[in-house]
Amino acid sequence: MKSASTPDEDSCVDCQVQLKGAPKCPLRSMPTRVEGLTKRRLAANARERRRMQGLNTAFDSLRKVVPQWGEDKKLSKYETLQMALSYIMALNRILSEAERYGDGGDWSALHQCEQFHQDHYQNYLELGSSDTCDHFFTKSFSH
DNA sequence: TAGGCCATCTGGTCCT
DNA sequence: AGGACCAGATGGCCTA
Repeated sequence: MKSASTPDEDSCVDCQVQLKGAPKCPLRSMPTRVEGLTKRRLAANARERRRMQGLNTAFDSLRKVVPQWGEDKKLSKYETLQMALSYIMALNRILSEAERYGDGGDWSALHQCEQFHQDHYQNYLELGSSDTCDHFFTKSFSH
């Protein structure tokens, strides 16, 4: 998102320096010690980039299992975490109540859980998203 | 144009 | 020593 080009496509293949328009890798003209430090820093940058990409992949996976009805709006990271927390708590509540009321096998609540409707999502949006999504779930699962 | 969200860089800290 | 993790800084993109 930061730039149109991905970090990898404009970087030196030898040392992972991001060239940003430079004709050749700047490490070639550095003293050995500085070059060593710079190389380590750049390697750390690359690792950090990979780590954050892994984190984002995990967020994408989480978004897929968390209720999200609006096709157009992607949940932010913060919203995703809030939604996941509330979702887990709501499911937990359903299981607790199922145990409390015996094993009659009435899974309608769970079925209902899987079938959130657009109007519920609309409620969620109207409530102001992340800070209030627990209220949203409380409201949605209150029966 | 301001504010939100994000990717990336960077230096510090902890762990192996 | 080097890798993983974290938080702060910075700057770009997008939307109201």
